[in-house]
Amino acid sequence: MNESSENGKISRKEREFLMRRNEIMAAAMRLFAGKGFHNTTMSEIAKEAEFSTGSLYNFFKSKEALYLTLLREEIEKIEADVRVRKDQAKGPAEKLEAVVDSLIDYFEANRDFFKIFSMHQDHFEWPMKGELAQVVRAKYLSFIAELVEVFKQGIAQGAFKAHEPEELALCFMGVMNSFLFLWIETEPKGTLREKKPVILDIFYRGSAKG
Amino acid sequence: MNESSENGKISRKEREFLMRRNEIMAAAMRLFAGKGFHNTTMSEIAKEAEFSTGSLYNFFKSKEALYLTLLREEIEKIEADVRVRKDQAKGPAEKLEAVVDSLIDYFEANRDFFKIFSMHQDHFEWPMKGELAQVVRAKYLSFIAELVEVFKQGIAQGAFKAHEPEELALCFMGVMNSFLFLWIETEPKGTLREKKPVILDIFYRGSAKG
DNA sequence: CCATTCTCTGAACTCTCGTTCATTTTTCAA
DNA sequence: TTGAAAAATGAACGAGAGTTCAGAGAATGG
Repeated sequence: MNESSENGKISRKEREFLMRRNEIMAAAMRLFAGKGFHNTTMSEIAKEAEFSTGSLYNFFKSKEALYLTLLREEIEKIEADVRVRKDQAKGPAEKLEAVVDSLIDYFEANRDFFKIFSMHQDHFEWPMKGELAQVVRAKYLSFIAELVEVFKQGIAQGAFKAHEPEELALCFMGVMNSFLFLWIETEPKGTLREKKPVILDIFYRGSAKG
Repeated sequence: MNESSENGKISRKEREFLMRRNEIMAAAMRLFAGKGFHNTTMSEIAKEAEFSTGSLYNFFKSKEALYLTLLREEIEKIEADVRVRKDQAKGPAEKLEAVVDSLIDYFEANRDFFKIFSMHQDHFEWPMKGELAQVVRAKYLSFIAELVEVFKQGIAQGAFKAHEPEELALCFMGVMNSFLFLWIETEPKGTLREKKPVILDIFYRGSAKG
């Protein structure tokens, strides 16, 4: 009755439901990014999304579910784009560059999500122990795992030094993160994209001169 | 009456007060490191420190104050040691190496604090808007500022590439952090110290081969 | 040994949310 | 137009946690 059984079409009802669901998630993202999970209340989200408190529970069964759904879906978007571009690229260096491109594009379009994203990278206060949290954690780890794979290949093909692939992957995210952080902090001063050469140079060739 | 007026001596009372205060902070550190600020309750801290809930308020005026005091004092310890060793070193590369040494020593002796520390590196917006929070933030920024100074000198003397000193400092912390993170995650597998050459190699010479 | 002061205690208080649900409003097919 | 189903509402509820405080217990000094 709800599902437009079998075929991919969805009814207007369903479309509208998803629209409203997205409104709520967008409002929640703004607030979570600004104040974190614990300092954002459901009624604030409701007000921001122009719904009543109770209505939120027609879309998400709890605050935690709302948060984790948001996180999971957004990571999936990033991951999907990263994977596509990475797989299209040929060599290891090209693949890594594709990852950088993808991340830059995503975060230039979704500033707010960076804060939420990086909160979870560093295990910023870890509120939730439920099943959903595990799913999100798994998602993030699979994202890292793909990076690790790139480095494994890269090492095998002699493009990268023979360090631990995990170490290289984490360091790469560390450098990437540093630039994301600086870019977020210094608001509208320059684009993230123009930092791409610097990011790659530091990560590939290091900081020492000569 | 409390202060041993003027001279540096402190009474036994005061010493005992400080001992108990440290007990509480140590207990709090363990719990905050494990579960974060919001998921650690005052009664848990009290139990861990073998005090009653109410007693904590003889030492700290609030949970927030306890947390921020802990954070501030620990950052000060790190900062002090980093500064001493850095200032003793001659050239920019030696200074940076001294910083690495200092951080490695500190965190090998204080595993727990890493999680708390890294929580605060990227996320300044937090529940707390009080004066203490500002102090902690200032402390952390002054720590970064010293790093930036090292890089400024290093660039001027031709030891580092002419990137933005802030970018180099943040990237350095990013790489350092990645190794700290891996080390913490993989529990007792190897020491942090033995990673020093890798850390420096990646940061100085990058990840690309040849 | 007593009196006073300091310290500890933990139950009670309070306040803040997340969540629920009876009621109202809207939707939409007949 | 109408009435039943779906959606929205927001006041009320309840659980959890930070904080307080009146009384109990130690420590100190005369």
